[in-house]
Amino acid sequence: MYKTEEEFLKAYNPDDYEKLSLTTDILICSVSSEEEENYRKLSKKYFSILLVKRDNYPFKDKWCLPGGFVGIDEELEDAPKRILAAETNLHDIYLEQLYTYGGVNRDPRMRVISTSYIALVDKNRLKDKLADNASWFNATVLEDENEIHITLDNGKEIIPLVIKKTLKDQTTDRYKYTVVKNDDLAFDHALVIATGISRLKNKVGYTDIVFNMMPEYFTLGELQQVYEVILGKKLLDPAFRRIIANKVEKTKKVRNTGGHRPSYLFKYKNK
Amino acid sequence: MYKTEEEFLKAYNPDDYEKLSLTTDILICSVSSEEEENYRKLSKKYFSILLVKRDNYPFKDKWCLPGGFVGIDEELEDAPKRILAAETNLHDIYLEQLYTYGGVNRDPRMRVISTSYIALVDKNRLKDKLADNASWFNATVLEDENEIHITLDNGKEIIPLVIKKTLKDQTTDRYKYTVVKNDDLAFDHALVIATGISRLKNKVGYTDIVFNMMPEYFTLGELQQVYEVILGKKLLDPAFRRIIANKVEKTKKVRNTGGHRPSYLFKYKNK
DNA sequence: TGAATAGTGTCTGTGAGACAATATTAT
DNA sequence: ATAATATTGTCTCACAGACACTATTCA
Repeated sequence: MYKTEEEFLKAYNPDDYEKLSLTTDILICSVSSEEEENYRKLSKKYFSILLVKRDNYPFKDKWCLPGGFVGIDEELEDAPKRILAAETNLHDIYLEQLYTYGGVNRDPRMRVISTSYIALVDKNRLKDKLADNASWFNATVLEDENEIHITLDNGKEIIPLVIKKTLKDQTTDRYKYTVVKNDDLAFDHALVIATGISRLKNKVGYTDIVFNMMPEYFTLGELQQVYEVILGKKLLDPAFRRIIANKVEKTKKVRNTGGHRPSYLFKYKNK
Repeated sequence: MYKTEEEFLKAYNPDDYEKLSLTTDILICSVSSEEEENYRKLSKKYFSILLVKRDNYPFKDKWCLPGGFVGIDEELEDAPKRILAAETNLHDIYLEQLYTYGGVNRDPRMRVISTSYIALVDKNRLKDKLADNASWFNATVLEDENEIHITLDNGKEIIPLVIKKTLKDQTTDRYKYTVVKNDDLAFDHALVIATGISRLKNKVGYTDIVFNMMPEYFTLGELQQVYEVILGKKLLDPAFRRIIANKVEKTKKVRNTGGHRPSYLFKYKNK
């Protein structure tokens, strides 16, 4: 143990440390609808994330999360905001820091630290066409004690991911994630996706975070569908309505989408 | 919006970005006991954190969190582990990434990004004397709608901190913290402390995280005291015992510390 | 004996899970 | 009429808050 700070500082002199590069990766999440041929049924919903195809080495032709370098004079949070704006043309998007990854060999070119963020978007707001190399992938998540299976599907390509969970810490049920199968994603982005989805799943239970993915007006059925695709399970109607009762405000508008009882539209209620 | 990745990459060429320095700061938390002169009473407990006095510029003679630079060939998580080991001589300490701070002017010398960690220690395990420049400060936290008041006290110095909370995001009750009063702490460490304490307070409710600060054997009264100093409020005995009932295991050992009924010792129960 | 902590019993209210029942629409 | 969704009612069970009560020790 170092008895003085002088000793300590001497041992870990800043000059001993080369500088490194900092990037940011953003897990942009939304909910997609699929057209339904049965006029009675509601359109099916999917949890979806935005990926970009790399056209440069390293990981050429692999998919990755939108991201980029953080400028030397740029606030850390401004980098994901800038990239989000470039990718979606939107500025007021929910953004939350996820985790900072600092593995020595994350990037084959050089030492790169990456601070990842999660962003939630209402897809209806995205009027502009996506860039040619960008694509929304529907994500299906199956999780058990030991593994997380994520299937990403954009209609043309299917990307299967398997992440192994090993108990890292007894007291908080924290897991260490290890990517077991990943042939199509660049860097450690499979890890970021697993971490982000698991954080989102968790936060859905005790916050109003989903409303960041909702349009201004929505039916309770639609809202419930969004909860369901994120949580990956069906919810009981009465219980769901009790939980969200004081988070939403009923309007006089009505949505009538087919051969069933019409539904009132609701708004998120600001306290 | 960039229509091609080529365009995108061109605009954000890595070569445009200077490299920067990465440091790590660790909020080391524990619980301190104060001797009690009344032979009947239990020793009073305090939530406490470890600070180090800087003897170099910048912020010479200010207190700060233990920390240091991350080596170019060092795994990100290894840096806080290394510093913890240097500071405490212990290796198996609970460590969790808190948040990455990247303000442009965090450090007056140069651009430094800092990834902060929180560590929980059982103080009884610290047999070695602390370094001369290090000191445990008892922390008292008062929080209301708008502000967090933290008072740090090591018996010689009292450090008052005031952090303003402004609602950053309606949907998740996320706050932006702004340091309003801080005369004695270096860098943005007041922020790290506020963030860490608030994270800990939160996690205590839904994890077994406190057991990382407990010795192997403890009485339920002691355990309850630790919960109470972290949460900053008294708990009701029967309710507390119900909550922790299946987390602990009763042993045959007994602690007899004074003019009152002796108490059984318990252990943390691994599932 | 009294002050202090250890430990248990139990009532009450809240809230989630589960299931049942009613309402309304387009074809 | 029927299939589908919308919406509400209500029973039960688990559990946290609150308070009361008993047990045990040392000076």
